[in-house]
Amino acid sequence: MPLEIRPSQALRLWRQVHLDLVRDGEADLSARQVAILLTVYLELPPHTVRGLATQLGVTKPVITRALDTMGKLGLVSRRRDEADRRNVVIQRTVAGALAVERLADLVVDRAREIGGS
Amino acid sequence: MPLEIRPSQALRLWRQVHLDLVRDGEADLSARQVAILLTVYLELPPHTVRGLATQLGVTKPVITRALDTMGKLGLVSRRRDEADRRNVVIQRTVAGALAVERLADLVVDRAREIGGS
DNA sequence: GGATAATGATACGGACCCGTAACGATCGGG
DNA sequence: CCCGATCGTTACGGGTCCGTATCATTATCC
Repeated sequence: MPLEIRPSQALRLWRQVHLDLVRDGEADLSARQVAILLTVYLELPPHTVRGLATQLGVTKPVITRALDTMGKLGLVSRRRDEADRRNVVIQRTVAGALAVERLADLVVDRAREIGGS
Repeated sequence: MPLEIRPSQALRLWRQVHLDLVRDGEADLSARQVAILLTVYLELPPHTVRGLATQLGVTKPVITRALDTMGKLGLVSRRRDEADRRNVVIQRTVAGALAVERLADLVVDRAREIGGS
């Protein structure tokens, strides 16, 4: 059950959602931060710094810094793994879940408005 | 002829495309830069700094700086409007058109892979 | 127990971006 | 003409991010 979408529709959808994100003053997340956020909220836990770095193909400091920023924004939180205290487990937050939900609704709504061609 | 998509599909699509963008090392454009790029390539010319600032709901320096960066990347170019030399017209480039096309294909391909539910 | 490995965080120099404010260039009306 | 309005750019101080290299902490293996 593939999702059918034409290139011109894809571009209009992409543009409109980004316009909404910019205009709503939503925290201007970079592509990396979006990838991290959605990975944490869509993939099965546990999530570690190392694991995210591997999945994104970036270095660990990139993840650490992104988590710093997103932590300040309340989108994720960190907890030491008591089983192996070297690890840090990235956890979801209520605010983060709401932000993800808003994004989903935004995409769905804008997709609905995208007419044919 | 609306585009039907469920929230969970929207999120998976959004995540997968952002993962691709990060992994491909494509210039890590901010949401604002994406909005500018797609506006220039989808909407009818001419495009001015002021016009883009109004559409995005941001200040003019934001546009100027984004154009500086995207100009270095070759995604857009600037030309003085000879009719009214106060204006600057933002123009498309071959590299920019290719980047937009790649993005469209990326979204289309990933959408096709998004199964039901 | 001591050496080795692995994890996440930090330091550093450099680049980019933000918003506000000021600026030079250009146009247009009186 | 000249003065005000409009255009895009630049200056400023502050913040974030980058990649590389290094760090402290913790686990593992002999």
